This record gives sequence, structure tokens and C-alpha cells, in this order.
Amino acid sequence: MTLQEALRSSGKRMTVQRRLVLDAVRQARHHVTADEIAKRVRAKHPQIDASTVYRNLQALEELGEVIHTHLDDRITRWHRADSHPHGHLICRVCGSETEVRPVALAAMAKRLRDDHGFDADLAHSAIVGICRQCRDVPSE
Amino acid sequence: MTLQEALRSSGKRMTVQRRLVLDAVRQARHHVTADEIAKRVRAKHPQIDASTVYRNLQALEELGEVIHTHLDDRITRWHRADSHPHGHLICRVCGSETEVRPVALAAMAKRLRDDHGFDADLAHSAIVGICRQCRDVPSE
DNA sequence: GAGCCTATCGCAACTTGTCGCGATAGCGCC
DNA sequence: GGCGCTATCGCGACAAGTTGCGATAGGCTC
Repeated sequence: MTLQEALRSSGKRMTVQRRLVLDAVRQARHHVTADEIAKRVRAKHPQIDASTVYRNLQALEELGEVIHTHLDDRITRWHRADSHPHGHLICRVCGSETEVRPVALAAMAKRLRDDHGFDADLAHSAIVGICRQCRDVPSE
Repeated sequence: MTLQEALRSSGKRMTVQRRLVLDAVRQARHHVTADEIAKRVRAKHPQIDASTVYRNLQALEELGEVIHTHLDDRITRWHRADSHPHGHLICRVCGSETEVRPVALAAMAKRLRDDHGFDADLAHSAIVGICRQCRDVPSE
């Protein structure tokens, strides 16, 4: 389904603001925060409010254009929907971030599907724990 | 290590406010929000500030008395450290919450330890996805 | 191209949580 | 029991995100 079709079928409209937010997420290489998107959008259109950015990110997620994930801080990160899916391991000691390949996530998700009939999205929230380096040096 | 010993060895002090926050978390049956704890504490001591509650929850977590978890909303939940550990499955469609037994979490964590040397705490953040009921009735 | 319906906008207020600062009060020592 | 060091407190300001509301403007029809 194209963006035009998605807009039509959901009754949503394409506004200047929505276009700018979508472009900002698409142009970003990695995960970006709403604040970073707002800054980028406001560079050319300073009157655009933060709430407009938040509402548009939500709308674009409903349209399937962008996706949000949660790392371990309170800040939501956004990225384009067509980037390759992956999980995140965050070390609570040193803060390092490691990517998990989809195949490993799928194996873990299978267990939850078998046990609970639950279709887990393990890429949505980061998995917190202790990384190899920090575990091997427990007394610092 | 007793609470007294933990306080001594970390240089922390036991204040009236800290005692009240700890009691409030202990008395709560399930996970509670900071706001619920603040309300309970303020019922008898109205001058206690929300920031004091937040700082004490953090301090009590460092002392090993309480633990926080993240469900899918932005709100942090707290519970006593000695309650049995478990994971949470949250359905993004209906919002239902299912507990996952530690044994299932351990099996998933083993995979991450084998692949990445990462010691995952899968009880820290809820796992988001779609529950059996919502998956079986896709068109509503 | 004008008009209508209503999705969306900008603004302001609110929520959850954090932080800096001067004042207060645990707790170890005498 | 009194003293001093400094952890903690209450307050106000800030950060990230949400929500209600009157005003604006997409996009459909004619």
C-alpha cells in the first residue's frame, strides 16, 4: 500500500507539517528522538510546535511509515519502517548498546508463542542486563 | 544483609520519609506507581514532596529493598524486592497483561548469554506483542 | 475555482520524572 | 546529651510527552 492509498483509506491528510516530519525521520540514519526531529523541522519552519511533531509521529506510525522503540532511558526513538528490524541489548552498568539479529529474536519469540500463544515484538523495547565486559570485571 | 547493614555500608541514612516510602511499597500487593506511593505517604504527612518520593525509591533500589519495572506506558512501577520475579507480556491491541514464569525467561536469557555473553534481565521491561485472543480475531 | 466538512494545527496547561540549591536533620563521636 | 559532617529534604525550575480547545486548512463535491 502506497502512502497515498494509506492516507485515503484511513481518512488522514497530508499536511506540510506531516511531510516535514516524515522526511526528517527518513533522512535520519539511525534512531532519532522526537526532539531531534522537531529541531530539524523547525530549522526551516520555526512556528511548528512540538505537539504537532509528536502527533504526526503517531499518525505516521499508524500509516506504517515510521516505528518507535524504547531504549532504557525515558526517551522514545523513531526510525523509518523499512529499515531492517533488530533488537537492542543495553548494559545497565556501562550503558553500551548491542544489536541482536532478527533470527535470535525469532527463536526467543517462538518460546513465548509456544508457551503463551503470545506474538512478541522483541524489537519494540530494549533488553536490559549486564554485558560481557562488565560481568567479567565485577569488582571495580 | 539487613537493611541496617546496607544503610551503614553505603553511608545512607534512615529518615522518616524513607521509612514511609518503603512501608508504602511493602504494603502494596502488586506493582505501584510513584504517584500512588506519594498519595499514600501524603495521606499522613502532606508536606512530603514528590521529588522526595522519587529520590527515595531510587535510594531504596540501590539498597536492594525495592525494584522498578517498565510496562508499556511511560509510567515506572515499583514493587518489593523479595516478591517472586516474573516477566510481563503486554498485548498492544487489548492491553491485557500476562505473567511469564522465571523458567521461561531463563531459557530466553540463555540464548542471549550464549550468543552475546549478555546477562539479560527480562523481568525489567515488559515484552510487547499481540495476545492469542487478539491474533485469532484479526478483523474486528 | 468556491464551499463544506472535519482532520490537523498552534497554544497553553498538565503529567511523570529529574535536578540544583539553601535549609534541615540523621548518626557517629565525644 | 551536645556537636559537626553531610545526606536528605522541600521547593522551584526544567525535560519529555500528552491533551483540550478554538482556529486553520486539506481534499472532496459541485
